[in-house]
Amino acid sequence: MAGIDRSLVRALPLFEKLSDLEIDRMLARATLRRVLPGEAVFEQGQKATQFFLLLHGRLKVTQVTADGQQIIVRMVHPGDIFGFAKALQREDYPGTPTAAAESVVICWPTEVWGMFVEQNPHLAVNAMQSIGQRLQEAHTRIREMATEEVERRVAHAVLRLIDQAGKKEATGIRIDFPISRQDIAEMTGTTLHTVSRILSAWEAKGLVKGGRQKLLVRDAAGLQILAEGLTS
Amino acid sequence: MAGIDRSLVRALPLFEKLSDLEIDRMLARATLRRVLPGEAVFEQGQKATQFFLLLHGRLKVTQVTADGQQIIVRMVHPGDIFGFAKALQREDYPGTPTAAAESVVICWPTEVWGMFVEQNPHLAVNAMQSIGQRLQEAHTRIREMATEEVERRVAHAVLRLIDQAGKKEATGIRIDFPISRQDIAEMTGTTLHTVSRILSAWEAKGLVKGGRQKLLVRDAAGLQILAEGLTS
DNA sequence: CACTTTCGTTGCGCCAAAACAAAGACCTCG
DNA sequence: CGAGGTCTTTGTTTTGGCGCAACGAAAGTG
Repeated sequence: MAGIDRSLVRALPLFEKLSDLEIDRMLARATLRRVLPGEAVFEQGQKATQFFLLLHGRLKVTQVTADGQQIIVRMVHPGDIFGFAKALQREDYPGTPTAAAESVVICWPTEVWGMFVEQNPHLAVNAMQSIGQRLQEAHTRIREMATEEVERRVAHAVLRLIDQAGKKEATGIRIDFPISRQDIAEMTGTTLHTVSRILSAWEAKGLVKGGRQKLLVRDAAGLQILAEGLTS
Repeated sequence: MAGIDRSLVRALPLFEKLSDLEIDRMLARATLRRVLPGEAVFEQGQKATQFFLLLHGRLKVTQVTADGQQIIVRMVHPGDIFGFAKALQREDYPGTPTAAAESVVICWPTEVWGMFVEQNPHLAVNAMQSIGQRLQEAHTRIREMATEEVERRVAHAVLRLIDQAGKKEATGIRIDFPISRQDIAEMTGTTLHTVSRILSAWEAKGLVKGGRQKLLVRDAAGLQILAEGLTS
């Protein structure tokens, strides 16, 4: 293994306040892995032997319920850590991260985490902030699911997507990876039928432009108004 | 201030692997505060100047949406840290923790957290595990809200309550603090009317015994079956 | 290029649960 | 102990959005 170049990760929040030397020491224990679209990095329920950092690409983390229903727990964006079962006090992975686009991940054995933290408390602080951020997001989603109707939830989900993975184009903002109606449904706790209806209605109003596995937001401000529920 | 006795906190997970000396040093910066039922420790939106540890009692953390709806984000049990905005990368408190029963909390100024962590990485690790646990719970709730119908959600919520705050009695397990139908509704994303109907139905089946601000679970196993959705 | 598979759209009936409404139970406090 | 508040129960009406179903369109496959 030729080693991973420090410049790839230097700027990530996780490595903030770490010295070059310390980063190199971590990277020395890491391996790189390429993940093809549709491929899973690991499977829900497997013993957690590694934790990961997404370098490039996009993953969706799904959970399957006992009765076979699937939901998307979160999206993983470049720079995020995932599969971090250690922090969750778990032995097994709680979900399955599947590549939505071709991705590259860094892998560490779980055992090295304790060692890294002993050597540098900043790492623990940075990781905690990342997890804290996710907790925040989770609470936001809980609040939305508890109080909002489907259309507003979908609006929020789409806004979040263009925020985290939006790419400006001539006619609007495109979601930068393949995403289906089914995916949006699994993110918002509804059915693909309902999502399809909603997106069709939005397209008729000129808010978005749909397509197979594609979504272009023409009028983010308009969506925002819908999300706030000011239309009544 | 006479100082807080170490024995009160020695056994808590947050202080695991810390020496007596280190705990004393932390307690030296802390103050105690008593919170009466109905009183809030702080208010949503306030600048986060302190973080807290619940020593005794029970708190419910609520968030209010822009349009005035309220939801219960989580319950705080003895030994839990809360108001930990630092970890969430926030300046203000995201929710309001209100005492459900008379409570005692330990308060620290937010600034001291960084100092404590520098001195002992274990503290960061312990705190991260606490937050990780909460993230787990949040994901569980999201999955429930997305896939389950109201009755199962309520069953799950009640089971979680007797797990975290259950007290064995002759005829069953009692929830150890005053809790209203409204509270349960706000925990499960429904209305108090629906919760009332569900509990009445359960009472008719002998699963629970209700009362004003009270709930006694007679048959936890029966509830579990409902929660799993095996009845169909 | 036909064949298959996957993904998206749309119409319709139905039901869980919310909204609306009203009355009853229990607690507190002057 | 009576008045007013809070909490709970129960009935009726209304509706959002799910389940079912069928069709259309695009992408992949041999």
